[in-house]
Amino acid sequence: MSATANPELLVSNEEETELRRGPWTLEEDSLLIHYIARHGEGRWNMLAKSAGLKRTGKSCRLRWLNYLKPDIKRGNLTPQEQLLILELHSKWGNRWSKIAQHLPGRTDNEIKNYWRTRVQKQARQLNIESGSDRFIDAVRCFWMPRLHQKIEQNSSSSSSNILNYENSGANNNVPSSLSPPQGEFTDTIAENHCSLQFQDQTRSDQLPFENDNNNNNNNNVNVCYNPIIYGYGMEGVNLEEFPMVETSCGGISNYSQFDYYSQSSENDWVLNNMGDALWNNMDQM
DNA sequence: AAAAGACTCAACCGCGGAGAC
DNA sequence: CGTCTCCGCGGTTGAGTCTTT
Repeated sequence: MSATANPELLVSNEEETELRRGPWTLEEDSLLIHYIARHGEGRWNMLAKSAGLKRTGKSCRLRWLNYLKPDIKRGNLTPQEQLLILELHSKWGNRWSKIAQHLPGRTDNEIKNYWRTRVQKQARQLNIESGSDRFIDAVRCFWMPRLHQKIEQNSSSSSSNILNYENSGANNNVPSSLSPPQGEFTDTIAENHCSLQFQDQTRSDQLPFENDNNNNNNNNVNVCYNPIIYGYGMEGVNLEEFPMVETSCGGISNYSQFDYYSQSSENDWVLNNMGDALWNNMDQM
């Protein structure tokens, strides 16, 4: 392959046919749509030639799957979809196509773009390395509960079903390991506060969340829920740098992460920098 | 109103896996 | 086996659009 001076054209010397690049025209779209309507999709290289498109098979496939396919959803991702992306990404990482399989009508490209432009942007603004333990915990403990709250707000006006999972096409394919318990998030968020199990008991009094095992405290943590039930992995956690704590938010965290919290004079833990920032940024998404 | 900067997202690229020969 | 082709995936780019100054 060799590019010509015209960036929109690619010349194949072997076949001496001009291959178009760049944005698709209406005419090309129409050709592709009508060809697939008659012959079906697949065998993309052959399809491109047979349809009379001066495009690579790859380009045709991409155009069809990401843009022309009839069942593609348009518009912003719903909070339910965003939540599902966060959940599935925490499980599978950058397996965009796999994640997309659980969001009907959404493409891997769209999800990838969402992650890069929205999620990673938040990480940058907070000076957190996206994918780091700290970021993962931030997502778990602040972002996801906020999405749950959004979902709750949205559905409360239209339905008594807090999560409305049955009615959400985006969630019809949620793996059972990721499915939320019915009604779990109708509870006040404070009831789902993080608990900690300290390996270094001598330092537990400095930590912001009360150990929940005794279940007899009233230190309400505003926005943590318990995503262990969602099948979060614990992979990639650095166990060496700090004494580890396990949070009911599904993460094993090191001490440094809790620099983000502060304690009020009434022994009532409140969210500090990270929580507020994420909270505010969430509203922009 | 205009310029600059930030953001979005469609499209391209390179790579690796699968299957045919 | 090795080679070739096709396909699909994830990473990246850049033109167009939007927002801010």
